[in-house]
Amino acid sequence: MNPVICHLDLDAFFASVEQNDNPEYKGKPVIVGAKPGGRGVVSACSYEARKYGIHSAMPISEAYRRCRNGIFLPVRMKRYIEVSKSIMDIIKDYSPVFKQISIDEAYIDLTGTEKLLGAPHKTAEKIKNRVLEKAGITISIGLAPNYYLAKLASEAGKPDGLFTVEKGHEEEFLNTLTLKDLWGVGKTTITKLKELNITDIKKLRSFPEEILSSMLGKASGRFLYNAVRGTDPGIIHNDIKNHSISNEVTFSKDTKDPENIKKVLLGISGSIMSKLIDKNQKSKTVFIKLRYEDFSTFTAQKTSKYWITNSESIYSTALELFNKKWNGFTPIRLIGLGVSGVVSENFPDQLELFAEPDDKKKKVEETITKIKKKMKNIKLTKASLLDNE
DNA sequence: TCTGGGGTCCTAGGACCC
DNA sequence: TCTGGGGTCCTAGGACCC
Repeated sequence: MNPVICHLDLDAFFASVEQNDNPEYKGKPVIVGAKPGGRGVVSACSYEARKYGIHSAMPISEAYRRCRNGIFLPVRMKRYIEVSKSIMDIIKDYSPVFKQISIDEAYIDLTGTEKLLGAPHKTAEKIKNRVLEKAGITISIGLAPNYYLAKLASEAGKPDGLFTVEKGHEEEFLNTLTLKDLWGVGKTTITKLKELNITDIKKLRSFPEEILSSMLGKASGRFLYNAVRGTDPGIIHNDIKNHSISNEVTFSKDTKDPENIKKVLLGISGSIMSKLIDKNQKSKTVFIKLRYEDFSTFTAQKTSKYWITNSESIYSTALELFNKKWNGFTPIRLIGLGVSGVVSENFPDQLELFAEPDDKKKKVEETITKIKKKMKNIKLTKASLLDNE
């Protein structure tokens, strides 16, 4: 039985939701993202906005320069999650093998569903119609013999597309793409490939894996070698090795004020701990991220012998790392803080045989989280976060 | 053009252990 | 004295994706 993988990708998702919720925006350049005038970027934009050369991740200032009459809207993540859920519920109906990749993307495996549902492209059409009816949003679908090609296929058909890569025609399809179209190939890789005189997919295919690996590293070499042959390089893994939870903040103006920075770190410490407790997860590693005015970025991390049990210990480790990294006078653009190596609360560990010193503090955190959950509109926070707010 | 925020995975070097 | 080999953990940085 030939495998049929289906990749589904919602078109210009955030912008489409806005256009659907506000019909007066239909047919107009809608740009969802940071406030024009600020330091943010475009999160998503409608196809009408793309005509101006606007795309996601573009600095919002540049987007504004290109399209003064654009409709600039803030990100309403809660609403997008809501719409996304209702659409994913439709998609799930068509296969027991469902994998959501992000807020606007999912895979289903349609292998062997022909008898029950009809031909895969018929199923895809049904999904497209139902999503349009229920959510007013167009979706692009790619059908292919594997996950990697299905993703490229949905991209090839955008917007409102339905594109199939037949078994046996993998390389033929890939030859119609550019190197940049390959998932996993970015700016740096393009530059490195150029040094080998590789500027298209056919040429890339003519290189042995060893040469690519020596140029790009073992994993990247193997990845590309497989990708250009239409062999799935394995983009979908079921087990995530190193889960992390983090928050970061770009200041509206670069800052040298340690109090300013400490306040942000303290705030993030609390929200990270709440998330850990909420999700019943734990971690031993705290990391910080610093970005200076020239955009140079540094990270530092520390792994403790014990599981983190309270936000104070996240905060004190963050401060320690921050003091180690920062010279005290270079203005800071961004500060980030998080925990990595996150595992489930019941993840076994020998050290747990011993009593951990911070248990009491953890109880306090858990209580705060519970109260927050019950009383959503009550602001409960630490006294030190309240000044100047 | 002047660059968000939340992630994952890879690499390379050093420490440490057997 | 002039030097192993493998495994694992930790750290910092980098590439890429949505």
